Amino acid sequence: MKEPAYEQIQVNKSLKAIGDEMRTYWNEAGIIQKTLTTPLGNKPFVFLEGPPTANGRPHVGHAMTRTMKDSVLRYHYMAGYDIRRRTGGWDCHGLPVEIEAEKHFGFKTKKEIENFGIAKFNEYCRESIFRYIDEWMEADQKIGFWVDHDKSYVTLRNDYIESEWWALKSLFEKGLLIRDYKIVPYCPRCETSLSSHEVSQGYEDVKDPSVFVKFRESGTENTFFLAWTTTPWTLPSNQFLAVNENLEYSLVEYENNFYYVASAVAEKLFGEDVKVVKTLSGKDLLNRKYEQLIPFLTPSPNTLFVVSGDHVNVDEGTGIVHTSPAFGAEDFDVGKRFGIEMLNPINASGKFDDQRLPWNGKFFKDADLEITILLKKENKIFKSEKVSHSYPFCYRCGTPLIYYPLQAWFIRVSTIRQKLLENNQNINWLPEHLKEGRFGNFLSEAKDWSLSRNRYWGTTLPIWTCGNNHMKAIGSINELEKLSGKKPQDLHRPYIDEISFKCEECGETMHREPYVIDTWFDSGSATYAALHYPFNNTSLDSNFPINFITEAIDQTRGWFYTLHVISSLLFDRNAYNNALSIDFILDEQGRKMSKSKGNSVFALDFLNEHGPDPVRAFFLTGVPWRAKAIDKKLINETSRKIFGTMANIYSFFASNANLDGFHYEKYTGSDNILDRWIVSKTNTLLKQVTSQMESYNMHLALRNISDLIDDISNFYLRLSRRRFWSDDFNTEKANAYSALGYVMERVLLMLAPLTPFFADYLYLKLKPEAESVHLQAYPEVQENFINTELQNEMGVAGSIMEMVRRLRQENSVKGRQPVTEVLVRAGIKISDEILSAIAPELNSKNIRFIEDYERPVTRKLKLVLQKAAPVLKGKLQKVKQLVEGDQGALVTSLEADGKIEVEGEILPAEFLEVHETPNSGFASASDQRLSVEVFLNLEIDMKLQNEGFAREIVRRVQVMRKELDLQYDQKIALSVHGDSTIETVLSEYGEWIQSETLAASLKREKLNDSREWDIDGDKVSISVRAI
RNA sequence: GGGGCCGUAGCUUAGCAUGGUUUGAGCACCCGGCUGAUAACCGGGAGGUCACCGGUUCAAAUCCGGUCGGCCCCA
Repeated sequence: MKEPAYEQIQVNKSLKAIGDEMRTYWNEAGIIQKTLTTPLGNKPFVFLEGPPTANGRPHVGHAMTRTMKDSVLRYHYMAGYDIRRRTGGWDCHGLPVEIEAEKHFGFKTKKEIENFGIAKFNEYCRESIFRYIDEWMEADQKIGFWVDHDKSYVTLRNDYIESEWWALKSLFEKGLLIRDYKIVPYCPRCETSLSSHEVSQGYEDVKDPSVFVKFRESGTENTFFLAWTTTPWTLPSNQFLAVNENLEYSLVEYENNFYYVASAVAEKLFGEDVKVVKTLSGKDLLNRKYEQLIPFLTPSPNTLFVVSGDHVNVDEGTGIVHTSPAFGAEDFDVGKRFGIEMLNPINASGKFDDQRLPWNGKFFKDADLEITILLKKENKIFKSEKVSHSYPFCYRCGTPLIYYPLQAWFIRVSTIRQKLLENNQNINWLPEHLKEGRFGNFLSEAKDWSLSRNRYWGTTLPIWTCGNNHMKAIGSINELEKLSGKKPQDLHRPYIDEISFKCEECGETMHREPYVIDTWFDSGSATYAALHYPFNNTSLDSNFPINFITEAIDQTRGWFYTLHVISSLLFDRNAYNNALSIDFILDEQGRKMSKSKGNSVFALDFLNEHGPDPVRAFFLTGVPWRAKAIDKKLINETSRKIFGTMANIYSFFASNANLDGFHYEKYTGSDNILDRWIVSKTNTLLKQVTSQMESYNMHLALRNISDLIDDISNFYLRLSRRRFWSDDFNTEKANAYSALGYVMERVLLMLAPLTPFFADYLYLKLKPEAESVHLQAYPEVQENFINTELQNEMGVAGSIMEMVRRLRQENSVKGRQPVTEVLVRAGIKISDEILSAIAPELNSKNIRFIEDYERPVTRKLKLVLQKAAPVLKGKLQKVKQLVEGDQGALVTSLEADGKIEVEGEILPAEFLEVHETPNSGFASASDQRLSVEVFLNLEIDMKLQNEGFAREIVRRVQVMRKELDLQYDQKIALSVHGDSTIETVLSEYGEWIQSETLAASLKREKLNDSREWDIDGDKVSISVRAI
């Protein structure tokens, strides 16, 4: 007995258990460290991790982006790339963190934070951001995300912040970082402004009042400008009405009043029989005065008249826009134009703060109703209703935002739009449409970046100012130390706020502008700040630009955007060359996951339920940039198809190879057509898969591999099985093993980047001497093994097999019943080798290729009555008889001449149809795609019948062997008993039955352990005993 | 209001860029078969107005225009 070389596996071992086993092995054997430190080649490949904040739990979407990142990294490692920046990264600052801290302490206002102490507050923030770091690490371990977490970049480190200071200083000096007084989106609860990309995270559909308000024209009794607004709370601060000079306006008479509105909306507002008194242009309305709508606030000089505004249109409202300069960007511009003093009764907390107002102290939005009621009472409302529209809310705390005038720091991104677009041209986007679509559009409208935040926990804005408004940007710790004489230990607030120095221009003391900056500037700076550039004294070249990044689709406005903007600003080029955007994972009902719905699935739960590889395979199924609902059936099906089949292929290989003492080394070639075919097919596919991996189309690669596995199992192995069963170990058999080993090895290498746990698990069984599949080079395509012609022929052979099976079924001829002959008519000739390979499946004594004329069909003509009848009229019946009774001569002459002559009538081809029927005794089927036609001879004589019967007996014996759980090579004593038919079969095929069933003896008697079988009505007793 | 993506069988989908036989799979269902790796497999059946309308063309799931529906983004 030979030592079994190959470990027998438990075919249905759970993939979760395999995951656990491999994870432990990798950690113990230091495999991960090896891939991180020892590249297989030196082609550079630069990666960059999009940094999450670890103050929340990783969910299933994070698992997906990590799967994509990891597959790309593993592939590039195997393909001989030296991967740079294969590290994690953590985003640490920002509003989200502060809000968690506020909740923890129960703070509601900034004052409470300041009383508590910024130092202590920030200390808590620093701790809280890594609250779930353990869970992140565990999830990364479990999904198999191999990056160097020890070298992760962390945005709160002084190094990181110092690099940002360097960047901000250079922007300041280029005039791209400026202080301005502007209307900004502002969260009154967080008391800070937000950037446009933060705002865009928080739009929600809400119902708001929609009121049409009557502004009385000065000096008239009942003439009004009709304006529309969804923010009644801004009406007390109304200072202008805006019209578009280029629009036409109408004066409408309605219920004894007169109203000015844009002509385009008159019908909509006043009905079809609207009474237009006169029309005039917007220009004519300019400078007309009107009375203050709500009296409490004292009007500023030079206000309350009609002004011009290009932003005015008739899409919504009346064409006359209520303007309060304190609460809208365009309104603000109008105010600026006339240099007026703004009416702003709302304080920094978003509350009315003016004793004269009856609703003083109310939150701005809460005053809507009261103001509407007041206006109604005073008959100043033409119409009021509710309208559903989208309104921005603070993306972290959910408070409605207010557009509010504030001094803030801006990066003038709008000035470099052209550059942003140019640099975008160098990026390969997946999916492609993002380039000119969502991302490109966003770039072409890029807004100035509102960078400063009136908050505490963040990268500090490194700009100092003095009482004379001189400004100084600091670009490094050294520079600050030189100026102030103090070396800062921590670049965060409040420590940095304490450092001051003398103004170089006027000698006054300079203090830092009290802001921190948008946390998106942090993550967007990862390209250089993660390396502590430029202080690290090396050039960026070998680490920049990034070859590949991937994140979820929301990051087109987030990280993808800030990386791109900052890189364009600082380095004048794109930050990354390939960007893969992933759509969200939906819950099982296809709904978006959200905290509020409570339907989020956490990464660890998902991984623990299914195991890592099924989860990864699921993420890699279908295009990643289309939303995908969690589908447990699909997960099971996919993993059964890929891993179940692969495990079985191995198991088959192992059990047979162990019997023969075969050990796979390599494949050098084989005479066998099936071997050559599967090896060719594998290489063809490898070529495709390689290019799909290179182009980040991992989902296509996995589908292809999955198809190949199916071919190996259901075509190659099915047809090759017998070769593995021969008694002696010969070259033929060795070739079969080598081919199968080769194919398995390559499949596992291809699977390795995608489903790393299972791939390595099986790879190490196949190659016990190896350390890990993940330390192997990605296989090279062996062109010399590719034989396209052979692949095509095999395709035809497969089609023939299918058709024969179908014909057998349709004609109730069992697969086990041998038939006399199969005739094939095909466009391409199939080699005899292939024919003999598929012959056992066809189970036919004879397989023959035939020419067109040999086809066993009878062709008959039929008249197309619809066409022929009107022409033939009375002769119809006679002609019909002659045509349809014809034995073939007419068909021949039709094909020769394109017409026939019957009864003196010329019948053109269009009058006739050729019908073919297989000759009696034949059945036919055809595959039009490959243009193959098959004829099955259905005549079965006694001899064939007996042979079929013998096979039936063999089959029964095999079932019994299996039930006895015998070893493959276990010899048996066989006894078969039955009627005279059985007797005949046994005497004719007894020896063959013995060899098929490994029976040392065959007796013709019924024993006490015999089992009764019914074979198509014949009773047979069979006994099987191990010997 | 503007932009993007999507719509193919009950479900998941391939095909669409470059128009060309009868839109191809898988799951589930029914019938039959095969099986000395298989929880697997094979054949068949049923199930499609390729969302709808129109146009281009000899020919449209595919190209063009529009409509409807779903999702997302912007204002």
